[in-house]
Amino acid sequence: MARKQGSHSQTTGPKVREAALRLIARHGCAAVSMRQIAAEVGVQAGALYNYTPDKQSLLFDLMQSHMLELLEAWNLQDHSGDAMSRLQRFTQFHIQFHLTRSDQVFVSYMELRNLSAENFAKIEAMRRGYEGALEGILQAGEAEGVFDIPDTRVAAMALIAMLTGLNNWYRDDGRLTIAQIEQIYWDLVRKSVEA
Amino acid sequence: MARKQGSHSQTTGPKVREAALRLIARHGCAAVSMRQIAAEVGVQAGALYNYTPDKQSLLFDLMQSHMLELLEAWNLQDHSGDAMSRLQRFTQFHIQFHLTRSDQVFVSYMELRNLSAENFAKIEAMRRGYEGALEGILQAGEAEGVFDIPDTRVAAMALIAMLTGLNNWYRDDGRLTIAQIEQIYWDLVRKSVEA
DNA sequence: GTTGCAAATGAACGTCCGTTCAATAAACTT
DNA sequence: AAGTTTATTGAACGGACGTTCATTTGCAAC
Repeated sequence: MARKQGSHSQTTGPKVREAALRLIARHGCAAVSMRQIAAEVGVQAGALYNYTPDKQSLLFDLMQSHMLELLEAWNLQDHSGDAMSRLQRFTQFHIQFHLTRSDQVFVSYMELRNLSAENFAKIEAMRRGYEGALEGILQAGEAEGVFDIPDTRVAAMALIAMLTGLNNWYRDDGRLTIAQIEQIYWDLVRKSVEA
Repeated sequence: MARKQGSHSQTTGPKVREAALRLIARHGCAAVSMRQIAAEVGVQAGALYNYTPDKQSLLFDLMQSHMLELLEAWNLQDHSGDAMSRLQRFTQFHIQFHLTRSDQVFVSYMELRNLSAENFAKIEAMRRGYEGALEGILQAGEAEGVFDIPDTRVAAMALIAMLTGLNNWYRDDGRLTIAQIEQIYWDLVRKSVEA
């Protein structure tokens, strides 16, 4: 009736975040109770408070982790070469990163309104950093003369929305492979900015 | 302590839906209580049940109304002419319709997961109808030879995501007018599908 | 001016919520 | 093997939830 066999914070901690992520992605933060998360992990609700000070912090940690992962993964990419090939790599990177993290993406977009003002500002700053990376590529292409874009900021927002929207309809058992979809999206992206 | 002066179902009913829409768009369905909605209307919680059988039905009604309005408004548009001008009108229509209904759009996209299976199916069917309208234009353009699109279904989903994404960043007091934004988006849309 | 209908009240129902905490058992250290 | 630390239980807290309903009041028609 107390500590269970094989229990360790290093295994329970990740399980808590995984369960919270899955449940919040499915039903929304407000619709998921701490008791439901605990049940998914296999503990009582009180045990969750060894891993998070409260529910809001748990949500913010999930979103912040996702954004940090995104920025770090992007920084590890190859940023050399001309604007056209950089744009192609961005497109491919964005699709692959987001399609393999559908729960994180869902939570990070849907639960923004449940964050406190300061936590919201932190997430938004990271998101603007990522958007800025794409805008930088678009500006470079303008300078090279290979792109013709009336407004690089708007174009960056539009392209990211287009790419991320893929998460809303892609299904593993669908008609097309990820590679095929990547090719189709790259065609759309390339043509939309090409001079 | 009972019926209030000037109370009529024809005024209270719409106020209930407006308050529910605004609050659900801001905080999410699960995060908004019937008591909060009632307070916004200026009645007690019990009075809401003169206007909806339960909370779930209220949410579904809001979403269904939005989709019906969308399909009806689209049907009233001019559908004549060549594919290129039809696509331009679709782009303009979509932006104007969605930008002027940000709360409805927000709720209709964010609260899908809170619908029962059958209600979800109804909304999805309407959404597919709208997506099909765009895909029809793209197919027509292919037939005319003015568009070059590897997959019209994917392109339709991608373009709608791009256009609807505008709702996530547009602000009335922003740098650009709606007309300017329409022009930028139309450039992106046109170029992305042009032969 | 009475009657009948419409609209809202406010209290109540049982249930679930996030969170706290003393007690307790497992794991680790020596 | 004893002692310390770590992880969990289970009960409890006050409060909020969606929903129901007998009651009361305002309105409209005769």
